[in-house]
Amino acid sequence: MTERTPPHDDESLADNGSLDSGMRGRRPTINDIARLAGVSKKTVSRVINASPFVQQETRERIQAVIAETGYVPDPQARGLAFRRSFLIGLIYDNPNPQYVVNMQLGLLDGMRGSGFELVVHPCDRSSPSFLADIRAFVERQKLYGVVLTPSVSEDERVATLLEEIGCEYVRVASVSLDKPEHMIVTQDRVGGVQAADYLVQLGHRRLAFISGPASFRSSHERRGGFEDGLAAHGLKLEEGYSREGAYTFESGIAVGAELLALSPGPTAIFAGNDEMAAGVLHAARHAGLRVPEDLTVVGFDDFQIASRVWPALTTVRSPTREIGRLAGERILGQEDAKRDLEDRAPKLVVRDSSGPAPKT
Amino acid sequence: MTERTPPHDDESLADNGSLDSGMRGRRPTINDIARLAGVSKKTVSRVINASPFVQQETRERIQAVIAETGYVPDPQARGLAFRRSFLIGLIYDNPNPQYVVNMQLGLLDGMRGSGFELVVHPCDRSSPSFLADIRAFVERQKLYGVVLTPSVSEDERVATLLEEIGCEYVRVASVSLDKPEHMIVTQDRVGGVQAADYLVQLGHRRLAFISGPASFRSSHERRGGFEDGLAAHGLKLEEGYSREGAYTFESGIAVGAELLALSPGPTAIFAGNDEMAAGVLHAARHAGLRVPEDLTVVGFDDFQIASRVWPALTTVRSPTREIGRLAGERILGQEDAKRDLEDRAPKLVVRDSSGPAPKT
DNA sequence: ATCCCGATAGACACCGGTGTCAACGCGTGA
DNA sequence: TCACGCGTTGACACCGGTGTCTATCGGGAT
Repeated sequence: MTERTPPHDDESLADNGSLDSGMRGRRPTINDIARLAGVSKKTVSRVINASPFVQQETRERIQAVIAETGYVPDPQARGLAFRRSFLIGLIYDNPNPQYVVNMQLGLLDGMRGSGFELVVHPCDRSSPSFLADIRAFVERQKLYGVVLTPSVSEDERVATLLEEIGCEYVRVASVSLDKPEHMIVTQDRVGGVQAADYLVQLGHRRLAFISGPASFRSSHERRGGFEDGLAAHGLKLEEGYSREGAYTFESGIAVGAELLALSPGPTAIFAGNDEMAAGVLHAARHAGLRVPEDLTVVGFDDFQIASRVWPALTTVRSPTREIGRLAGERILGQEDAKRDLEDRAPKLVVRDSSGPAPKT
Repeated sequence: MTERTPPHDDESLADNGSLDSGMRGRRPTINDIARLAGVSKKTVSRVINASPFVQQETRERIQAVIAETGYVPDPQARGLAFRRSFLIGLIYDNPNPQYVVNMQLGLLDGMRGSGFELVVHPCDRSSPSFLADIRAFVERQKLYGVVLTPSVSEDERVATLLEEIGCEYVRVASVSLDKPEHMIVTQDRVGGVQAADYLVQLGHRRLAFISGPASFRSSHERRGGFEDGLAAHGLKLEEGYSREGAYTFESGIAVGAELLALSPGPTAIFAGNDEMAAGVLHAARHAGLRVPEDLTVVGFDDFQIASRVWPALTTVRSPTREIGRLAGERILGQEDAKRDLEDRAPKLVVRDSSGPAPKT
C-alpha cells in the first residue's frame, strides 16, 4: 500500500516529472529542495519561515525550486520541531446544529489559506472528567489554539487551564470576560434593543419576554437589551411577563402557554431564540390565537427554523458565521481590524409573525 | 509482522509530582520512561505498540512507569515516524446542518478512546480546484483516513484519488459503490417502503412523491423504495404525481404547489426529506388545505425541523448518528460487526401531519 | 562440548523539519 | 595592514518517536 501509481494529472500539485533527481514519486522534502537549489536545508527553512537573513538572489532561487516541485513543508515535522501543531480546536457544548455548523464554516473562512486545520471537540460541562478531557485534547495534539463558544466560553476554569498550558485561545461570548485579545464579543444586547424598538413602533405595549437559562450570559444580555430598548421609550417589562425558558422548543411551548394564560395576555412575545419562538407559535395555536393578528412573536438567531415555521418568524439575525470568521482570523493573528464591528452587528429580519398591536 | 496499533487513550494525565527525575514540569517523553524503567526507548516503543516480543516482566515494569508518570506518546512524533497522522478527515458537501452535526457526533462516538481526532473539511464539488483541494488536505496532513458523505461520497474521482494516495476511506451512501470494506450503506430504500406501507394502510390511493435532485443516489433509492412498497400492494405511482425537487425548503413549496394544483390532487404527499415536506406544508396552507384532514404529508430524515413545524411531521427517521458511529469504527478497524445491520435501519415516526385518506 | 535457534533487548539511523552557534566573505575604520 | 562588524550561510544537535539490524542468552539437537 506504500507503492504509488503513475504520476497523475493534477493541476495544483505541479508534476515534478523532469527534475526529480533522486525522489522517485515521493513528495519532495526540505532536503530535496536544498539539494536542487544547492543550499543547506537550514537556508530553505529560513525561506519557508520568511527569515530576513537570506540574500534576495538565494531566496528567489529557492522559491523557484519550491514552486517547480510543488513542495509543501510537512506540518507534522514542523510541529514536532516547533513543539506545537498546526491545528485549531473548536470546543463547544451548544447543542444547536445550526449554530455549530455556522461557527465551523466561519472559522474555516477565517483560517482559509493558512495551512491550519480545524479539529472539532464537543464537550459536556457536567461530566466529571470535563476539564481533564479538554486538557488531554489540547496537550496531546499540542493545539496551536482553541476557540471556545458559549457556554464553555463562559467557564473561567477552561480559560485558566488554557492559559496555564500556554495555548492560544479565543472566547466567543456576549460579554467581555477576559483580556480583549481573548474575546470576541457578540452584540446580543443590541439585538434585544432592536426587538424592543420594533415592537414598540408596532404599537405593542403589553410585552412579554422569554429568556434562555440563567446560566447563559446571552440570556441576560438579550433580556437586558430588550429592557433597555423599552426603557428608551418609557416602557418597562411588567413583573410576570418576563420568564425563563431553556432555549429549547419544548420550553417555548410550556412558557408560551403560561404567558398566554395570563389576563390580560401579552400582545407580543419576544423569545430569546428561534427554538423557543417556534414553541410559542405552537402554544398560540393551542390557545386559539392567530399570529400575527392576535399575537406577535419575535425570535432571535435567524436559524433555518425561523423561515420554515408558519408563519415565518420575525427574528433578530445573529451573524454566527461572521463571528466565526473573526475568531478564526483572531486566533491566527490575521485579523482585519477595520471590518470588525460592523460585521458582527445583529440585524432585525421582519417576516410574517409580527404585526401591529391588536386594537383592544 | 510489523508492530503497529492505533494510539491508546490514557485518560489519566496523572501528575508526575514525585518522580520527575530530570523532567522539570515537562510532559514526559519516551526517553524519560526508558530511563525510569531502566530500558532502551525502543523497548518502551514496543510496549506502546503492543509488540509481542517483550518479556512479561519488562512490560509490566514499563507499564507501571507509564501509568505513574501519565505518559502519553506524542502523536506528532509518532505520526512523523509512521508517515501518517492520527487524524481522521470528514469530507462533506451536504449543506444540512443537522446532518453534518449528527454525522460528526456519530463519528466521534465511533472514535472515542482511540486517540484519533476529527478534522472537518466541507467542500464544493463544483469548484474547479475541488480535487486538488481534497488532495492537498489529505496529503498535507497525511490523514490516516477519511469519511465521505453524500454527495461527495458518490464521486468516483474522489475514491480513486484516495486509493491512489493510499489513504483509508469509508464512503457513506445509499447504495454500494465500492468494495464492501469501503462502504457504509444507508437503508434509504427501506425507508421508502415503510412510508408506502403506512400510507396505503391509511387508505391513501392518490399518492404523490417529491424526490431530491437526480444527482443524489438517495433520491432514487427513496423513490425506488416508495414504488416498491406501493407495488407490493398492487399500486403504482401515477405519471405526473412523481416530481423532482432539490431537497430544499423552497423547492418543497414550489413542487408542492404544483402537485396540489392537479385535479384530482393527491391525498398524500411523500417528500424525499423533511425540508421539502415543510415546504409542502406551506404550499398546502396557501392552497387552503388542512393537514392532515385534507392532505397527508410525510417527510424523511426526522431532523429537528420535523417536530418544529405545524403540524409536526410524520417522517422516516434516518439514523445519521448511528451511521456515523459505524463509519468511525470502520475506519479505525474497530467495527462491532454484530450490531451492524439493525442499528442503521430507518424507522417511521408518526406525528400529526398524517391521517386517514379523506372519504371523497 | 559444539552448534544452532528463538526470544529478547539495545544501538543506531531516520522521519522532516527548526534552534544554536560558529564560520565565512567583505567593506570599514584605526 | 589588521582587527572589527555585519550580513549570510551551513554544520550539527535535537524535537519524540519508529524501523532495521545486530548482540546476547538459555536451551535443545548433534
